[in-house]
Order: sequence, then C-alpha cells, then structure tokens
Amino acid sequence: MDTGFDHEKHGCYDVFSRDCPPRAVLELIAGKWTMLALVALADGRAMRFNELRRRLDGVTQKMLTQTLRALEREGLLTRTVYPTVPPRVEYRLTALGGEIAKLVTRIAAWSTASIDEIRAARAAYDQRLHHTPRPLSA
Amino acid sequence: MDTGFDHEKHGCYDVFSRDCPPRAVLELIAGKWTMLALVALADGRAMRFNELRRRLDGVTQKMLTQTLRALEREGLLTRTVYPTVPPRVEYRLTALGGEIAKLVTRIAAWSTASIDEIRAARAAYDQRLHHTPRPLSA
DNA sequence: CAGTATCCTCCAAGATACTG
DNA sequence: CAGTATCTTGGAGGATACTG
Repeated sequence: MDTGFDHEKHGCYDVFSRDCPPRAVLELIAGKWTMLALVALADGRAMRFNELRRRLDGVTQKMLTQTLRALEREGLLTRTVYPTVPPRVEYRLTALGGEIAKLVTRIAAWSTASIDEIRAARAAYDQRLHHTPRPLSA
Repeated sequence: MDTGFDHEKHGCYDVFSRDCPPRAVLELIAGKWTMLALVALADGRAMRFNELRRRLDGVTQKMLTQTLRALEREGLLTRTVYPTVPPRVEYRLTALGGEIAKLVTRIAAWSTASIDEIRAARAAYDQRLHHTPRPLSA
C-alpha cells in the first residue's frame, strides 16, 4: 500500500530501511572485491583489465568483470575500449568514484594501521572463552 | 619452511595480497550487516540487542549475534551483560571501533548524498545496452 | 530479553572452456 | 588481451524452535 510519502521525491532516506536505495549502494561496496578494486584505482590512474587482475590477488576473470561492470553501471568508473589488436581496455574512476575510493582507501589504511591492536583483541577474546565447547550431552 | 621474511615482524602489508591480515579486516567490514551495525553505534551511545535488531531492518537474530560477536572479537565493540531479570545486554563501540565507525558513516552519508547521481548513471547504462538489465542489485 | 541450536536455501563466487 | 558462456559448490545468510 502507498504510504503517501515518496522518499525519492523528498530525498529523505533511512539507510537502515530494507528498501533504502543508499543501503543498496552500501551493499554493492560490500562486495568481496569492490573495495579492493576501488583502492587499486584510487590514485586516478587508468588501469587495464589484466593489470587489475594481477593486483587483486586471487580474483577470477569472472568476478573482476562482474565487479567492474557493477561499478561502471553505478557511474563510479568508466570503461574505455581501444580498438587495437590486441584489444586494450582501460578502467578509470569517475569524479564520483574518486570520492568513494578515497573513503574506502582510508578504511584500508585504517585496517593496516590497526591490525596489531585488532590481533591483540582477537587473542584476548579467544583466550577469554578458552574452554573448548564441552561435550555436555554428546 | 620459513621464507625468511616475516610480514608481521616488519609491519609490511600489501592489502591486495590474498593472505594479508588487513585485507581480512576489510572483508569483515564488508559483511552484509557490519557497516549498518557500525553506523547504528557510531554516535557512541550504547545500544541493547533488540534495539539494534529493530534498527537494522531485516536482520535476523542469528546474523545480528554473529555480526556483533565478530566485531567484539576484533575489539571494535564491547558487550556488557547486566545480571538482571530479564537480562540486559549493551553494546558500545570501543575507541578503535569509533574510528572505523566514523569512516563507515561517511560512506553511508556519501551513498545517500550521491544516490541521485548513481540512479542517473544506472539508467544511462541500462539504456546504452538495449537488452535486459543485469539483476546484480535492485 | 537475549540469546542457542538446527536445518535449509540460495546465490555469490569459483572452476573451466571457449572466442573476437 | 579481454573478455563470454556454462556448470558447480561452499558457506553466508535465513527460518524456525527452544531456553536461561
């Protein structure tokens, strides 16, 4: 039923709501390879497909294509095909993509900077519940 | 066999490498509910379990517990149990968690601020390829 | 209220093969 | 080089029932 309130019209979103468009964007960014791709391109340099493929250790062709297509569709990067032989395709962040890439890069930097503290927290946590699940009724 | 190079010792990480610990942290943050939980707690206020549950529209008990436990383990939030009846459990960001929550909140804000531009990009993209749009995300 | 404990579904992600 | 096109699968995520 129609609530009589058009969120799109009012530009008023609750990111916690299940059908909030910005939340969908958040979920896109949360894709397994999305953040790494954004970080790789964050400096504004154009990169070729296999260049990205090599940089994102472990990514498959399919997943990289899928990730890049999704980012292109959202307007975060451009895909330029040069009709040469062999083909040459370059990916480059748009202005919009550059903004989000900067933020994601800061998160990546934070991860690296905080990794020691995080590892310590993990160790402490794992030690607190050190008792292996007791075979209570097994 | 020791490779002779201890990354942990040197504090030298490549976030693109497949067994880079910071990359694992990045993947934690990329969890479906992690960013939303961080944003919900970003203001530093403590929140109770069901309070978070209501806020994160669509989350199940299992997923919320799992998300919060993971964040607790990484040292991003604390879980405080008050031995009352009925039980009362409060979740609150740590200083470390506050840092990342601020960054994630900025990403959420960016999503909301950019949604119109993104929607326009999507429409343009879908029109360029004159066949059925890919159902990557609604 | 704030969880466990199970069971199950589904699709993101991977593997593999082929191509302009 | 930079992709499609299929097929397959692990496990993230969900549904449901029970509990201190």
